[in-house]
Amino acid sequence: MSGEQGDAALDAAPNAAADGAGAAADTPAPRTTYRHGDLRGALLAAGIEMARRGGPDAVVLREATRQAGVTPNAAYRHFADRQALLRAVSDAAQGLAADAMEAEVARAAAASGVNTADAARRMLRAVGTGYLAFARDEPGLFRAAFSVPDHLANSMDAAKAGTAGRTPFQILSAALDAWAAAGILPPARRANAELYAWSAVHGLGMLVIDGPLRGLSAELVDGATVRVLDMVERGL
Amino acid sequence: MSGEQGDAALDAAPNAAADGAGAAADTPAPRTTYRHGDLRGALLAAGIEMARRGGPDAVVLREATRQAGVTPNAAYRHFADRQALLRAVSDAAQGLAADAMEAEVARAAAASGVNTADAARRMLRAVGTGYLAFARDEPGLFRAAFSVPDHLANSMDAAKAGTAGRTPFQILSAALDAWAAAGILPPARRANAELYAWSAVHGLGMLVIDGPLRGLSAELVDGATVRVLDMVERGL
DNA sequence: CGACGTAAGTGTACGATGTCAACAATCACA
DNA sequence: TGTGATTGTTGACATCGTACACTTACGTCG
Repeated sequence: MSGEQGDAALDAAPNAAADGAGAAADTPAPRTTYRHGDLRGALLAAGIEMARRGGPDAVVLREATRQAGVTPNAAYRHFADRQALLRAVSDAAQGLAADAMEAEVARAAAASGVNTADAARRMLRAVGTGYLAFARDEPGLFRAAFSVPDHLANSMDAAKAGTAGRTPFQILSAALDAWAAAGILPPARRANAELYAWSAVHGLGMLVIDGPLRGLSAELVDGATVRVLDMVERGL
Repeated sequence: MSGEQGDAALDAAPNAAADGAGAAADTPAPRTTYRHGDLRGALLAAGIEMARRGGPDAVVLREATRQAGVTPNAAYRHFADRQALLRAVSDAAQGLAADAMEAEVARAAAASGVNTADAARRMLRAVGTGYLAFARDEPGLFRAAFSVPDHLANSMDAAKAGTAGRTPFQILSAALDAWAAAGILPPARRANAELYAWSAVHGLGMLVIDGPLRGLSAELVDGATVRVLDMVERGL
């Protein structure tokens, strides 16, 4: 596949002074001021966009600076190297995953019944469902989110948090705490349960988006999602 | 870290036998004949070696040709492009994963008791254990194995088979068939069970080698492996 | 047995990328 | 007002993937 996308993209659109934090944009926008205003943010935004379509490998430093309307080397004032940019993109992607999960959890909570055990189960399923929904809706970002070597110790880093302030790991942890509180997860099994539940769901996500399970019909994937969640629920 | 498996498939260009210092892959080894003898094989071997340390991104076409002692463009007589080389490396890596799994399965079979249900369970655990052992021993190859988009339909492609002739998917399938035969997996749940078991184990592998679970102590990973397998066993 | 078609390698070249070193424009504060 | 620290810019490499054109020598066949 020689998919060259538009290489052009340098033209006008005099977008005046650097407006703040916004998420802006892929317009090259020749800037008038010497300072960019928020180069770091712009590079990150460009990086996220590139990761969204094309995954981690598509995150190219020079292109990011191009989109930001800046010289390639300007990036080095804000990121040590491409890897650092990618790490930032990865963190942001995890934040977006967290948002997807929170959304699903919120929906589940709304439909919650009185039984705390059922509610806990529903919440955990929602966590998994949200995670996988994100993987399917944003495969590029999902892959980017986990393409950078990381450590468990950073799993609660604020940079990985969604708008609600929780990281994916923390969301999952909370759901498992609810299980424990509801008495449906024996204390002996609570330790590190995050890892096991996470593994199952993460694995399905990976297999579905670039692995051998890719290209399966949506129904099949839906079914697999349910079955994997069943497995977790029974097996935790 | 178990040592290098036989890196068999490599060296042995029928001609190269000229100078001393044997068939190491990284010696430029000035070839005397115009024809290389087995360029494709040499490139593949070099690619595998590069993937072994460094994962898929470390597979660079030019370097492979360098190690094979040919011009960069010579590679294009055997691979359409870098992606094609990577795909070949990926297939080979899956074959090596299959070998690791077969080894574990064989060990489990040796210790097999009379009870077929227990034997079946042991076999499935062995499959998972072997898969994860490969991920841990050869993280680069493991990542390379699944870095190339693929489809379920190819999961039984002979190119992905180990020396025993079975692909990882086929090994897993056989173990699940044994479950069904032993009556410990209700027929209604047999369909696509590969996907669910695979997901759990694959996810753990990914999380452990480049994901957030990386750097955990060996004991912790061992423990997680057992727990994930428990989960699968209970939850399938 | 010698000519020859053709597969397998070579040479050269182009555009792109990540990154370094030196330099210039601007802001921030004394 | 001036002076130092930030932030971008210029220019230059080394490396990569790959296209086009050419050359070499192996295998086949008249």
